[in-house]
Amino acid sequence: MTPKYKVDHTGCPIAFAAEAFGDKWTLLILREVLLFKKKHFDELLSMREGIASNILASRLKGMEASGLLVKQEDPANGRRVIYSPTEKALDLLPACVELILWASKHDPETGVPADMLARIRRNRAKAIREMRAPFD
Amino acid sequence: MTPKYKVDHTGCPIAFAAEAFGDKWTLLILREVLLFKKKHFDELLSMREGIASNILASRLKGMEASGLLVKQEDPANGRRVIYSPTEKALDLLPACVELILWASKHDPETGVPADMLARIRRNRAKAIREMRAPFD
DNA sequence: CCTGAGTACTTGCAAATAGCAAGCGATCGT
DNA sequence: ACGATCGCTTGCTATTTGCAAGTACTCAGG
Repeated sequence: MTPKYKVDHTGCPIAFAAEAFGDKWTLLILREVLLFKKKHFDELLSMREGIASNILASRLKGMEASGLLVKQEDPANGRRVIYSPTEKALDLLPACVELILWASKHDPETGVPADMLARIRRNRAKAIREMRAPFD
Repeated sequence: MTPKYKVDHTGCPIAFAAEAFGDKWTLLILREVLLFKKKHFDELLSMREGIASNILASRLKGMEASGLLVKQEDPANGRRVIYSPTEKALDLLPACVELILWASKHDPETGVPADMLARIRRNRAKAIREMRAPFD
């Protein structure tokens, strides 16, 4: 079931963001999809943080409803479902990049690879384009 | 009380972000503090989205614990408390700016003022510096 | 076909969290 | 010294989360 306690957004961009992914699981699913190119339910289910299958199903439903993901049947295998990020989700990559920079500065146990940081810092726009390329 | 269902982050920048503010209320409090310069409990309590006082108190406690806010007594008025953003919180401004750009593109009822968008697009770094200036 | 395994979910229930309304305690202004 | 202000806390119910198990389809092999 889709959560009932929601924010009434009315124009504010941060409230709009909070409504779309102001929830730890939604954010982590976005990470899996955008950054690790996960496409299937079972791949998402086995993310390191350990999401429960009912929560995953409810979040995927919400993300589909809010236009972050599209769901399609795998033409090569009728049991599989493919979840892919929409333009709306892909357009979050710049914000993700800022979060990566932020975390690499403030997380004492950051695991962001040095070469990734260097690549982002050398040319941020290019790094974002390269992260996005596999989806186009 | 601070929530018990947490993410085990272990190095991932997005999980680190989810742990710090992967919660709609925390994100909205950050907005009030960073973007609207709110400093007091009652100001935060009256945000448009209608947060309950116990939830606000628990989130403020969590944000203090995670180093996003510092709490100090108002020297001019002993009943008042001043919450101010730390460096860690201020360093989220670039990500906020990206979210503003994202929402202005994808929210059909966006209320982001056109001149703010123009200012950001003209010179993003300068806009961020200006947003940050009042806190330095 | 039949069967077993793969994949994407659902369901039922207990535990945790959110939201609401009310109250409490320490200042402060008068 | 008294009421108002401000920042919470408490008690209670509603909602959500997490867990373990189960269901429903599909495919591949014999």
